[in-house]
Amino acid sequence: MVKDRPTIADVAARAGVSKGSVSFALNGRPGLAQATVDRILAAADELGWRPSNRARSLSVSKAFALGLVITRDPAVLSSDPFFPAFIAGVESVLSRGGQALVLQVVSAGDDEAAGYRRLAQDGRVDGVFLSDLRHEDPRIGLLRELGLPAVTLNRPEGSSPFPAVCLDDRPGMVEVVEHLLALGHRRIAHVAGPPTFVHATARSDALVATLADAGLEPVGLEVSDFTAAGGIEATRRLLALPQRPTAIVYANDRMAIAGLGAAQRAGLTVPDDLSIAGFDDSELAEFVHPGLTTVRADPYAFGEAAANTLNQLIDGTGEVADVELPPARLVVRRSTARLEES
Amino acid sequence: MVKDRPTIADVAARAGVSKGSVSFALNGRPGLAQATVDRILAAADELGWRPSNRARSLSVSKAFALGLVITRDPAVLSSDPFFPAFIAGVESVLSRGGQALVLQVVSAGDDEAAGYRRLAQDGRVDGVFLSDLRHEDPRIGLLRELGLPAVTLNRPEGSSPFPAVCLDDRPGMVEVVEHLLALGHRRIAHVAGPPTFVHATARSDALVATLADAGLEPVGLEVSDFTAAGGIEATRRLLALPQRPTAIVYANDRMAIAGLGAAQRAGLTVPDDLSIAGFDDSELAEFVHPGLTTVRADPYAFGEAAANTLNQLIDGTGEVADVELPPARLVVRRSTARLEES
DNA sequence: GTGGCTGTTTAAACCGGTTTAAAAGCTCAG
DNA sequence: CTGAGCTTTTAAACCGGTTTAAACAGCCAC
Repeated sequence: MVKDRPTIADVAARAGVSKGSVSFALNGRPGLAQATVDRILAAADELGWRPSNRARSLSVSKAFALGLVITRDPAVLSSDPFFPAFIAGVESVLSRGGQALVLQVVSAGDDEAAGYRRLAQDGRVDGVFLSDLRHEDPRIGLLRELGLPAVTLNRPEGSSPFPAVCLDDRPGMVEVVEHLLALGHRRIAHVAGPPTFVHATARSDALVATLADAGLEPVGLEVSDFTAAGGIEATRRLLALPQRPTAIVYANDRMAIAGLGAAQRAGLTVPDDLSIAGFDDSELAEFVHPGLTTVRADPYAFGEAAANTLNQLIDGTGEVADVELPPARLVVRRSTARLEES
Repeated sequence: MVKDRPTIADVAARAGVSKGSVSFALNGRPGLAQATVDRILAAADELGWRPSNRARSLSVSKAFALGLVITRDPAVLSSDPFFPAFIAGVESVLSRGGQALVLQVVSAGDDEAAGYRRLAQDGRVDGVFLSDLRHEDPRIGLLRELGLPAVTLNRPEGSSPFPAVCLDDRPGMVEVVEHLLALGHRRIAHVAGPPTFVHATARSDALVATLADAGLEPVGLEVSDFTAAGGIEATRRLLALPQRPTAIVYANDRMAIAGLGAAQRAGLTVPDDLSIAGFDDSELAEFVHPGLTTVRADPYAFGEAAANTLNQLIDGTGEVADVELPPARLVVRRSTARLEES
């Protein structure tokens, strides 16, 4: 019923040559007469033959696929604006090249190492993306041990055997703080992400450093978890301070939008009573009321660059250079305003 | 340097048997003496042998992977609360079983059929999930033609050769409307999703039908696109009506939250001047101000059920029954309130 | 006519499993 | 002692490609 796919032997028979010649022709190996190559390619075309990935995988020991392990709570993951766009960028590279993306979602509680181990030992992928870098990230040692090529999203501290594709968050955070300072704010608070993550501390550190340059320090520094629920909690605590901050900078938009809700629920008007800034420029940032001042990066380009770099590494010709992408930039909207000292 | 993985031949040698016997032992085939099986398994264990996926793929013509093609604009996809949770549910099934999930993101503009064709012809996957069903969905015919097993998320209209895993949105929408009616609302408007999608029209139809049961019809019916930007636009038009609606029901949370922002920007107080309801119960729904009345489904369970059903279909033993999941249910928060006729 | 050289082509091994058909070993009846 | 009927085991083919080593063809020089 279902017509079997033609194999390389069918093509060889039709072109009147051996299997080996077909393979050579397809892979553009030298040593075949041009006329023969043409004949083979024509035969392949007529039969609609495409080499079997499985057979190729076995004989050349490659998976023709890249892997992404996302270690997050489904709930947390659920409204993360980064990954979908990042993945789309990766895909745009893989779909040329005929590669596939293997996704693995590991719940925060589960054994994350097992996820990478499975991808490696099953030979599912030729390399992986290492996202959400942590301090002293154990995955770097694990991947080296497994011999699985990888690319890190941003640079881990310490030495790493893997190339890094970097999109610096800090300039955006510096801009946020300078923007608030320029608006006259002096009592600025911060809701940070979990300090295990490199990007969370990078954002916090940039904020603190920029304030310090102005001779200030945060009037409140809440460590939260990037979730909306966490953002609400942190905001409540900040608003309960004896000296309320006049501006709160959040480490991501989800916490910021939730914080915006919390402030409004507490009877405050944003930005008149409180300025709020987020980070990510997620889709809703523009459309909540008031529109959220935030920081925009380009996760799609991040994905493209990471995929290209990982492929270079896998193809293994020479050293692979780190890639530096344009940094995240400030986007000013209505949630931040000049401080009216009442 | 990197020690080669042991192969089945190594195990056979160590156990003093042939490759075939090892294969039999591993797959629990009858016909081997128990003592031999034990010896083989012990040898495999000592060598830390795991059969190569690639070799198995080639010889049994299976990929041991399932595919999900997401046909959306990265921008639109970026804050969709459904897929991440759905994928996590799928993963929870696949990670037992040693299967992998191959993800493909196709931009709305691109050739979606090519995406499925690639997955099928490359033999990357043994089956796919068919999400975001459309009316007269061309993918059903395509997949049948490709001979690729599939499971549809919800039931397509017309006959389908594939089992369906269903999570009915309509009861939730009925509840929303009844909730609003009970609060005294009579001028109810709706912002629908693109009518090409089955789930979009299912929601709209349920709303219209429930209003009709009460002898009413929507005072405004805007067709939008599930994005925040679209939600804003639709809301503006509805609020500009000569007879403003007292309640707006949105086909998803993103449009609803954006609509909430638009209403507030227009100087309205929600829910005093306008009640608003969403659909999805996305993470932010609870935390915006006021908290969004919405409808909650369980995309994680949806993913689990879909993966199990697809695997049953692939293993091909007998007919596979459709699965009916608990329907989406109303979640009441502060964005809807009793109509105060002023 | 033979040897050497280059340019083409092929047969066969290989990747690491699964599967089939046949062989080997054993028990027991006749 | 033979052979039928089991159970257990194995050798070899197979999946569909890639790759290596060898064969082959054509040409020229000697």
